[in-house]
Amino acid sequence: MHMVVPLSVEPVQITKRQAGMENYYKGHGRVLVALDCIIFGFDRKKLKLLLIKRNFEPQKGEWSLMGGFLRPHEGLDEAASRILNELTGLENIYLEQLYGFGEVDRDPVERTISIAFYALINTHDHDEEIVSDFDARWFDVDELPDLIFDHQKMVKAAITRLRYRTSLEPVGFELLPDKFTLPELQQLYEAIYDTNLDKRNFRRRILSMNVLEKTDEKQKKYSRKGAFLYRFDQDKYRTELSRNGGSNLSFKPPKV
Amino acid sequence: MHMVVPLSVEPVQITKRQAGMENYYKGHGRVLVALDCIIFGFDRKKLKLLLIKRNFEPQKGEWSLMGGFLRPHEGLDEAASRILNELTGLENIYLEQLYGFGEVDRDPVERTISIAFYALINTHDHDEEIVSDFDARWFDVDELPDLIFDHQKMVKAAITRLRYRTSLEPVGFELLPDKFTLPELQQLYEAIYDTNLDKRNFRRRILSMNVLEKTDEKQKKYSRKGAFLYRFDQDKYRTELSRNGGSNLSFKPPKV
DNA sequence: ATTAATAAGTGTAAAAATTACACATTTTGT
DNA sequence: ACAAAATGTGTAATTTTTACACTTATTAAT
Repeated sequence: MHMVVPLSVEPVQITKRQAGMENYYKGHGRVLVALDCIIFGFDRKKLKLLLIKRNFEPQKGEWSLMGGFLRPHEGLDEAASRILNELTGLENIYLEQLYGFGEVDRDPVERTISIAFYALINTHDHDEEIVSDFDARWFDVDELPDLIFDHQKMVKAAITRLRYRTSLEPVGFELLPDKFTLPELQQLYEAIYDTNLDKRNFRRRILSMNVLEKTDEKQKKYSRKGAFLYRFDQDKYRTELSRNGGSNLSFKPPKV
Repeated sequence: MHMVVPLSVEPVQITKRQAGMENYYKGHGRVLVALDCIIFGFDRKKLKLLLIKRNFEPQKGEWSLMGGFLRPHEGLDEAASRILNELTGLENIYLEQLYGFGEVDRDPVERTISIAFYALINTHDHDEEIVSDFDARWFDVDELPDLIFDHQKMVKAAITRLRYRTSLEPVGFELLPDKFTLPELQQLYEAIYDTNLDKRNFRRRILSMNVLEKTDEKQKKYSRKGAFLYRFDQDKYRTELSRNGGSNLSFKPPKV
């Protein structure tokens, strides 16, 4: 039914194979490898993306993800965090590899594949500095400008991944300041999943995970009554993880 | 607290930036891009991986994932399915990009990044043909030989991903023949999650997803009584997906 | 023809998780 | 003192998940 090893389709390979393949590495094209970062932030209301105005050709002046090229002596993660650092000045940022984009024509100048990463940054503690030196701007994820190349596709994939990830692991905190209130956390989840959550059910679920530590400080900036500040507690998290293999730690947003 | 755009760290970039970056693409290293396939199969009992004896230097003769290099006029997916086809002769195989591996020293010959893919193939309908021409062999996932480079890491990531994926989407069927029995399906899930499942609960859950069509044929090869054959029904799946956003379709393996 | 062996197939009750839902509290500005 | 605004709390109904044991169909052996 199916062909057994379609030799005829692969003349180049076969030659090498038959020749003993002593130098299989030679004769293969090298390509440019880019890294692009989808940088998420959160401003207490909306999920945001940090974009820059591209300052070189082609498509100079258009909005783009922060990107750069892989250097010979850098690992992929290393390169991505260098690039992120170039834009934001930040270090030790949550950064996860997203996907490799490699359509032949994705970059009009030259064959380039791009490994996309996404980053979660806490804009509260940094706010202005980040944007200072570059022509960069925060956009609401649902009001993005046109982006160059396949960056729109990257963003879409990143949002999907962020939903997955935050539904299975407590990484949302990376988008919040060290101390945050439960209403803030809820708004974050609402922004990520683009839905509304019931206050009481949300609190019960989050608190039952046993990974938050309540402080006795109150955040009074945004309400008269004030809301208690909580902190994500790595140790509690690790304890819970080992207690039950992580199954209690997933946050499934309720059905519509 | 944090540095604002650390210009000093980036002499090369800066020069280009200040020079206007007219030719930003020049002066960046091109690297070899490999593709490696983690090929999953299932033999009614155990989850399997298809490995080949590497037939070129370095580490010729050692076990390896099926891999190859990206060609200038191929997209990543295209290249991965070509490579998969070279080994198995199969087409239209479930193939998903897994992760980009890019440690500087992962390949001793030359800087190479590898985009790993994983494939799910139905070994029942093909069994012998697949292994015929290459020095390839099926291994139990829990009895793998040593692998070259970082292939062990790739396999580990692939298993994790397979668990994720099968817990959220009905892709397990790709590892089974077109028609399969519920005990077979259960054994597959048990193999993937390395756990034991209760027969009654398993059947209830799977059937309640409403994506299986029962045929009136019985599979009698493996039991005296015989078990009814089922088929995965794409249309039913799509119907269910739109009915409830997929939330009923996830298969969460029970806690130990 | 009876019997033993083997895997397929089925139901129910208890426990846990999820959902829906409404009012009281604290504080500030007027 | 009172209006406004956001925080914070409890309970009952429903759904989902879990635990658990016997019957059925068939074949091979006697």
